[in-house]
Amino acid sequence: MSKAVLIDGLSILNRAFYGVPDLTNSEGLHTNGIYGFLNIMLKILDEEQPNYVAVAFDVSAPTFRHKMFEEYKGTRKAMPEELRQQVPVMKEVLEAMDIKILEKEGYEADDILGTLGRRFEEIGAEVSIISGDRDLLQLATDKIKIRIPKTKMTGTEIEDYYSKDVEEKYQVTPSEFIDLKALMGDASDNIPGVPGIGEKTATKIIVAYKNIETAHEHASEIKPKKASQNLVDYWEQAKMSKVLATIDTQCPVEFDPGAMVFKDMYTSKAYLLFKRLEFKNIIARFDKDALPKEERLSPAVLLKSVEEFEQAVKEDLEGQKSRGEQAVAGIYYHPQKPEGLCVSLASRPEPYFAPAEQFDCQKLADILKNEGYLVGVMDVKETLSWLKLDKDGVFDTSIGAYLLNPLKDSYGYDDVARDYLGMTLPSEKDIFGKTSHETVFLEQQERFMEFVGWSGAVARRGVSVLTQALENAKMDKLYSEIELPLAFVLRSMEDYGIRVEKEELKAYGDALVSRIHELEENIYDLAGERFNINSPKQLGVILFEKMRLPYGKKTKTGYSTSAEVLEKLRSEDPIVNFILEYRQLTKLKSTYADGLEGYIREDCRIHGKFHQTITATGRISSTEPNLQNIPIRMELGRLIRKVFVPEDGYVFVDADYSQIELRVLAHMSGDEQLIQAYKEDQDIHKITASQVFHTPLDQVTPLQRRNAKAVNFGIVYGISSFGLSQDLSITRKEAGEYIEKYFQTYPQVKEFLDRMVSDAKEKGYSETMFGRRRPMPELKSSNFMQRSFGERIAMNSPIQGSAADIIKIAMIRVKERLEVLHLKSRLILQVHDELLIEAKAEEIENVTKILREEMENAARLSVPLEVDIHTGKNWYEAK
DNA sequence: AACGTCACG
DNA sequence: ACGTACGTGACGTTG
Repeated sequence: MSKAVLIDGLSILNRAFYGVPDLTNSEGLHTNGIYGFLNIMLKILDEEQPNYVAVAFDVSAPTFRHKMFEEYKGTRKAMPEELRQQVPVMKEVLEAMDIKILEKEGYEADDILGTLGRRFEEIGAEVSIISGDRDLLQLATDKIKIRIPKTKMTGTEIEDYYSKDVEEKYQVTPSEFIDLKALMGDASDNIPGVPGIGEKTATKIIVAYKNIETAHEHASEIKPKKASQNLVDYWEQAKMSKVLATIDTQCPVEFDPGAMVFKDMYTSKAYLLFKRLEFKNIIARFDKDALPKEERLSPAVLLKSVEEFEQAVKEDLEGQKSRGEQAVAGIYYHPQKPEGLCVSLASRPEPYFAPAEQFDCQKLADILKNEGYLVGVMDVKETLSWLKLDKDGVFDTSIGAYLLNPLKDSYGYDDVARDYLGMTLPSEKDIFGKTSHETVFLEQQERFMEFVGWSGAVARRGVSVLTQALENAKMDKLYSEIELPLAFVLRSMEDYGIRVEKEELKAYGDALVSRIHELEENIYDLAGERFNINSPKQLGVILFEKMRLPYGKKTKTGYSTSAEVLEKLRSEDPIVNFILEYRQLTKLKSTYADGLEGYIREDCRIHGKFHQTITATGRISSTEPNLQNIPIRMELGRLIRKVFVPEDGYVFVDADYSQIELRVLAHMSGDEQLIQAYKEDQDIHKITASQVFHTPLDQVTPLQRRNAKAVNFGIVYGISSFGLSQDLSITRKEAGEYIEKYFQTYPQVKEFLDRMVSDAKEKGYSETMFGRRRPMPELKSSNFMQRSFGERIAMNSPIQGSAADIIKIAMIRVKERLEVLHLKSRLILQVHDELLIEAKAEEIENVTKILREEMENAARLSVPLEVDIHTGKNWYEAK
């Protein structure tokens, strides 16, 4: 017996859209509806294994049934933009999956489903009709099953209705269901029904009389009286409703089962599309060996000799030079364990792979360099760990791709291939899974050669495409003058690392432990039981249920026990103070004392990593460990900085920008008040307080200054009265007044922020002083919250990003000057507005001068850039 | 893997 | 009416 699955496309898409939390791919396309649709469809297809499958859509024009009654057409609720944009993509996906799409001008999806459902039934097939819409229940028979998916917490559950199930649940047969609807109406479908008759009454009437015609004949018998009367008074409307509610099972849609045959959905086209939509779970369903082979890229071939390589390079150069082109090659490396060097040349389809065991890879790379090649490489900073490259001769594809769209979470060769070369390649993870490079190289060399070949080829082909794209976006200078040189600076910072006194760190940790134990005992005593204090869940139960403390906020999963909430409960019970202190100490112990210790290497130094392609704004990030969040605000935490020390004979020189973001704001907005204040080296928070609170400058209280400081921060973050009120524990109204006053004081700041938002809305991205872009898909959202978020980042990103640009410039210049002067001092850390130099004792003065000059002159603003510099024998003292 | 929490700028 | 400040990373718990 054959089986057919027919899907009500828009209805399921709609269900999925509202059932699945918002998802967006890195292009900013909303994908949650499509994702949910696919999950429902795949679940059903897996389960049913049908012979036929098709998806029906409405055509936007008014449908035939509704046309009969002009006044009822076209009043359907507008679709939100986030859903509307998914409809064409959904159809694209279905086409790519080789699933038949059914549309018929003038007919609704219902009619198509009804008609084809009946046809399939007539040829003896079993039919499943999938819809989120109960209207379809009228089609149920003992061969036609209506399936209504429900998105629940536990996953997707499906309610199934054969005709007997309809009768059980609604007390009427499927065909009587039409009459039921004719009486009760359906607002979402523009079916008026009969006023005063709802589901209950309608069911009673239809159970008794089977259809509206008979009911109308016996109208006088019907109770309540209002229903009886209205059935007579609105008889015409009832008849019309019945027509509207009736699904046309005879519509002239072609019945061609051959076109609906269920084939392999996992086509290469579908793979490509899922990659673009970033549906990782669905991609995982593809048979790995059947992944689309990208014919235009060949696997690498083993290099036989250096001579062979030299010969190939010579030929390649002749070719490229004769066309007057810059010679471009692409290389692949492995950052941790170099198993060899892969080189892709323009003149040969197959890249060369030179195993490290047989070849001096550095020598091969030098050949490229000496011949004047521009060498594409995916991640210069990592490559430098074993291959010396010259910044004048390389192009970093991951940095290029990052600048073009900093919102993505990876910039691998597969990402570049997909986004800039229009190719779909399996990712490194697709190929290797959990198997090591080494194992694949030894045991599945063919696969390995594909991988390195693609990597090399994409690195080469990415060079011109990304260069062009960067030029088009006017980010070529940002790339070549800031980002690429910076990669070399970061590399050297990582290589130097920072020295840490292991024993001191251990002692610090031990001191914490004894106090932590004391606190634990106190907490257990007060709570009356032992529990896991680190578990917010358990802690919430103890505090807010057992001890009945008043709870403030709640999170998705329960009570909030955040410091913000506990802070307000300090006076309620002594346990709160103990918990706050416990939290503080365990944080220091686990993340810093224990955490950092694990990173200390043989050389007594921590070599953390700096990442250049992570943040949306252009800042650098730090991991393994994060050296940009070492405690400083609280004294106890700050003490940790004493274990960060320079090498013997060296001292730390630490320089940080004073209020760089506010100065950038002054410059970018051109606000005369603000510029004037900075030119006169005024206390900016105090002056703001004086203006906002109408207080003479010399009478500003510390509290007023603190509040004004919060306002200044708020401005940089993309001010909202709510956010400010939270921060200052004041009402929204008061916060709103502060902001208004602020804008009166600095009117050009207001204009500037408004301009940032409107520009970003128009262009779709924001821009820093140096042309760094941040795309902002959120600004187009119809969701208030998301759009507001978009507006805040439109205000913040240019400021935070410009400050990031400036310190990057300073880093490059500082390092350059240290090198030119052959100083032993070196830049070792960057913390967003701060640089730390491990300086040779004799070089302190020189280093201080260099830091000051290069940082203050990194950019020419209309206000001075001020730098505070301290020296010390550890990081604690140098701040 | 997601969440809550908290460290930094 | 909606319900947040901007940008990160690490840890412990929990499902």
